[in-house]
Amino acid sequence: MSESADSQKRLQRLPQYYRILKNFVQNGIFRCNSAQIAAHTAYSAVAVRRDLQPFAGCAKQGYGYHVKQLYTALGTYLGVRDQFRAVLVGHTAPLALLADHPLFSVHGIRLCGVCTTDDTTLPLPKTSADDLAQSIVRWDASLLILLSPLEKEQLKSAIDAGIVGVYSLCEEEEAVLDVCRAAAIPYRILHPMDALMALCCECKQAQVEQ
Amino acid sequence: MSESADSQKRLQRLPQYYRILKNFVQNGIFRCNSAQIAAHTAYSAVAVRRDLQPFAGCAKQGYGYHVKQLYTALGTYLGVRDQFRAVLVGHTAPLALLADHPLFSVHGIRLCGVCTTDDTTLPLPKTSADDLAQSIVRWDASLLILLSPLEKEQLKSAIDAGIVGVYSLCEEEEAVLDVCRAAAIPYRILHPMDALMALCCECKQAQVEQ
DNA sequence: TAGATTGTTAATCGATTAACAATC
DNA sequence: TAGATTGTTAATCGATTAACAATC
Repeated sequence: MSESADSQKRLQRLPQYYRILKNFVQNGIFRCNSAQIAAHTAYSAVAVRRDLQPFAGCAKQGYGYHVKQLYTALGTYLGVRDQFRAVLVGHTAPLALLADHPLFSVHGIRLCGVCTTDDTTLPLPKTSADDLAQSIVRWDASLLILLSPLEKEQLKSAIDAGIVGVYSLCEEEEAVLDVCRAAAIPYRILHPMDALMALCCECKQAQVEQ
Repeated sequence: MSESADSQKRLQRLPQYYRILKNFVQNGIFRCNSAQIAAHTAYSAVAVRRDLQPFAGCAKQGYGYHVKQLYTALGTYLGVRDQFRAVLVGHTAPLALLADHPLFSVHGIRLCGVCTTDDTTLPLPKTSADDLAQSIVRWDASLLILLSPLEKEQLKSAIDAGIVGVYSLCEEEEAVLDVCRAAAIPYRILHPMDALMALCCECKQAQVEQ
């Protein structure tokens, strides 16, 4: 279980294994092999074994993985018991949806406030973009979850105020890229709708080929 | 602008260029170079040039790209004028949110129905999982957007009924993987929350290192 | 002609796969 | 001992980068 230099791609696969193992635990399965895990993913059994190498303590040759041990070890490694405190930035409707996501009750993130101009009925303290940095200090927040973009300066102040990681679902990514890189803090920028457009393009090509 | 075998990674970057060019068009910028595009992304100018190679007709050496031409060509290639008809599957609240996303009014996807057990006020025809296949035929739908999982059999019937591409935000991915691979239709499975967990893990590691 | 920029080729890098060794 | 399975190394593959050629 000793730490190894996780490449970002590998790290991205670990939460998926974690979810699969959680299902195994819930279904009373206490033992599994790499092929059984791989069956729930787009990866091969060899890839799973290599990814889980840092958790070799939970595996035995000729036997497979000890589900519960591995689940616990993965959870610890991923920090699901660390309760990172996060501020949501954006409009109320998407925020409410995200706030209801099981992740926030189960997987180690605690929402501590929202930053929005809307009226909100969310049971969370509220702030504005101008007061964001102060609120981050007051709430002791360490994560920023962006559904609406922030200006570079606002982002810089947020990081100065204690933000250590940024997660963004905004289309505009330049500010996050520039500021987070300069500050050398981890970030993730997702474009779910771009993936949908790429899918359409592939569907179109598939139709033409026929 | 001749078609080239787009790798999936490359294809995934095109919608992003498309959005950036849309901004250029809206801001009255009619000319740009690869470095200016790259500045809004996590990629290099060389990567941008190579990705845009199939659209060489919109570029001139020593000059750069003709923004409007490139925007139009990319849009055509991506199929934004093809108006794919899509069915949303899942619970009302997330569906309503997704249905409001600008993508569905602007970027070439037309929602034609929802599949949910909830009461819904969405101004769209409604069906149940059992009647999904029939509804797909009736609505002439070609895309499935999953916010809740379907059973393998339901998915198979949906594809038989005319679905040519599947987009999933569900945690369970085995059914989509198995059925879409077997049917050889394009699909995308996204796990936005896994990315958030991976981010937390990275933040944790960064803190330990200090 | 000089400067700017795309286009292209070769080199590098990293990730995945395949084969098999080690071990329970 | 035999079978199952992880662990590991070498080979392959693909994507990215760097250098520079071509051209406007």
